[in-house]
Amino acid sequence: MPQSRPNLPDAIAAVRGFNRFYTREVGLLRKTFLDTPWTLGEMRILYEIRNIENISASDIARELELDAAYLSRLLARLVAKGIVIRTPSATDARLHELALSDYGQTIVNAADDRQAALTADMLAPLSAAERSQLVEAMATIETLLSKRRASTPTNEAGRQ
Amino acid sequence: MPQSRPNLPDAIAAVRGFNRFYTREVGLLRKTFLDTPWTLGEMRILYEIRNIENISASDIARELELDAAYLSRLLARLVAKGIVIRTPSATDARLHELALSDYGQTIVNAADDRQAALTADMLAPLSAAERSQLVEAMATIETLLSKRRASTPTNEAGRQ
DNA sequence: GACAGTTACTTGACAAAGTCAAGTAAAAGG
DNA sequence: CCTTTTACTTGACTTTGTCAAGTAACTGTC
Repeated sequence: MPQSRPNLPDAIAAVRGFNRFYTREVGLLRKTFLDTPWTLGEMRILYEIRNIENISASDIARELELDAAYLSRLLARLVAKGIVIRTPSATDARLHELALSDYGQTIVNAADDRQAALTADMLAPLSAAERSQLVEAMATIETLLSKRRASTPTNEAGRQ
Repeated sequence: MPQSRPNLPDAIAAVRGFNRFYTREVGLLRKTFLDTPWTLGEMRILYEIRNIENISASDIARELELDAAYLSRLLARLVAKGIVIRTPSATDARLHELALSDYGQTIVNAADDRQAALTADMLAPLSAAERSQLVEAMATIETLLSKRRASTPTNEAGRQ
């Protein structure tokens, strides 16, 4: 059982330890993509397109912090493969609205299913009570760390 | 407050949501390296060398799942820059023992300090009680998810 | 309604990161 | 011994990501 009131240095060490732990966890999930012909980069774009209707390339670039040039080529490839459909915007001739083709939908759905299955594997050995504990702990972390965002606009200036 | 007994699908969704959330969090920490001349890959190697005395290149390759060719070149660069010291093993002429030079130590220490500072920033807006809650939640997650490893040897076969 | 500035994208030229195959030299296991 | 494995290196390559420059369209603003 954890001690009750860690001092700051101990808390920092604990958080960093957790970061390492969880990075490995998530790393395992990322390997989902390893047995498909699609890269993580492509999938992130596909998810973005699925989630936001008529998203534009520049929206994606902003959201995923991708270079516009790189993204342009990635999208061209996805369009060429028939995964993404690009239609000129009716209201702004500079931009194109992006959407998933049916094929694209099935790809994203399949990836989704694989991720969900892996996550289910991860939860399988836990009892219902433990599962609930896990979910609650995650919610706690999310709440506490989101608090920061709200209160301090820290370190957004980290790049020059 | 979270509901008390999420069913499996809800738990899966919650875990995946947390994964997304935490990936972004850790992503911010990774930007630590953005204002230094060292890449994440190099730093991971440096940490590995610091943590395990007289580690060999093949140990690192195994541990970090790096290609031997790639690692060989990375190490050559780190040696050339005077960050890593490579000495032929006394007991096995095939391998070289790796260690950090003083310069290498200062680099890793500086990276460490920056990471700790960023983590401190992240904890700053929390009260002592909240910090303790956070650390406890992290410990809970680690315990529950480690349970899996112990009990099921799942999905290690994911690559062909 | 012209024209300065910005935005959306594309293209070319590169650099960095990572992979694959083949080779050398040493060690390990018969 | 001598076959196999291990540790590493080198060369050739692909993938991934970046930078700079350019075109076309939109957005002020005077």
